[in-house]
Amino acid sequence: MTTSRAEPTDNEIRRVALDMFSAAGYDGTSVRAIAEGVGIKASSLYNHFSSKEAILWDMTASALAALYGQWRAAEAELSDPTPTERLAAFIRSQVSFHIDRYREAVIINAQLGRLSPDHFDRAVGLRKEYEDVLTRIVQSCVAAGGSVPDVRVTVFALLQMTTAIATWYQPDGPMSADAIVDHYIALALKLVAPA
Amino acid sequence: MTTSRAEPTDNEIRRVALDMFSAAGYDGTSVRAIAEGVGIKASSLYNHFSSKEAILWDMTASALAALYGQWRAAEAELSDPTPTERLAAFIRSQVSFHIDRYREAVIINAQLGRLSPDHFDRAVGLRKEYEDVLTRIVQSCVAAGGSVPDVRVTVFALLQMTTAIATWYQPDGPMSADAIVDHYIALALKLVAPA
DNA sequence: GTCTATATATCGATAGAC
DNA sequence: GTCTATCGATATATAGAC
Repeated sequence: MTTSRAEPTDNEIRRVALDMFSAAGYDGTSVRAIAEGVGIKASSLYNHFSSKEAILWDMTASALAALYGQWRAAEAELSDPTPTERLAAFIRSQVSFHIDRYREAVIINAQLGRLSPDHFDRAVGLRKEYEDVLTRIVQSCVAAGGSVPDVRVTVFALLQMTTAIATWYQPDGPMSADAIVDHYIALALKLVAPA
Repeated sequence: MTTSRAEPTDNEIRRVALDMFSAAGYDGTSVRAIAEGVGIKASSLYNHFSSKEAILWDMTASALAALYGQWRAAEAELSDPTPTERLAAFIRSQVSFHIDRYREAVIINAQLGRLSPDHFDRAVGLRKEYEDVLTRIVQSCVAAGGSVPDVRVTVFALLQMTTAIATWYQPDGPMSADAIVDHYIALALKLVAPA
């Protein structure tokens, strides 16, 4: 094909690389394997991305943007929420993302170290902003009468217990996505409950 | 050196490989790099381990044994504990391990996929046994009046939020190990508190 | 934008002298 | 148990024809 639209191949590379990076890891996936999955030769892949790391950075940046964007969209739909309602909405968004887009979640949480130093710093910065959002929510829950042993540790615990969902979730598993979301919201609310 | 004791070099290889595997990942660490860290040539390393994977399996098996053994030792010191005391003791052991031996914890939690299929299965089996211990403890907490949204999800959450400590803990960080342990025990007890 | 061919480097692992 | 030398495979990436 020598059509005028290059995007289809670009997106196919993204799709295949996401599957492989999330399943076998960045180091465990070769450029040749990605190309074979797309149906082209490895050399042709460099017409779409300048390097293997460029593919990883592309999907990392878009995944982080999607994670953050999903929360902002959910937040926009809240009308005068209480702190705990806000926490529940955040956990719902966070857990839903790690279920619906678990491949991208794996990239965000396990493959950042393979980015170039510059891209790594930017990714960590974006993730830090997201973490700060939850920190402020937990602080507001405490201000409203909630109790936590330590805000920082609680934020870490909330993020990590939900982040890890992406590593065990399987679409054909025994628990529905909605049930998982509800369970984690309940856990989060217990964590910040008054003493 | 051509001494009669081979063990010192064996242990040096284990030590160096543990540092490198936990920092750069199994795929990101070459046999040559390990050998250089030890102070020998790569070929000499094969006098101590039959393959690179054999090194990973050696440290994985010993780390899992240490994790489980630490809990059994802690359990042996409990005298007629209540379910929540038992949970607190488990979390204390789990968190302490992930702080004191965070390099081994990283191996257990992030590098299992690089083991041979046979070794992978055995490692997952051992980790499952450990998970079952916590499952029974949480069940006993529920039987004693505690409340959780779902036992399985709660067990996952408890393990994952503590497991992740190994990925951010730094010995020279702002929080003492004892403080971290106490915070996570408090979180765990809140998670299983009566409704 | 695709291909073949290749450059260059590194990988895990082995052979055999000492 | 150490070394030098090397095998054979594979890695990312590039050159240039079409």
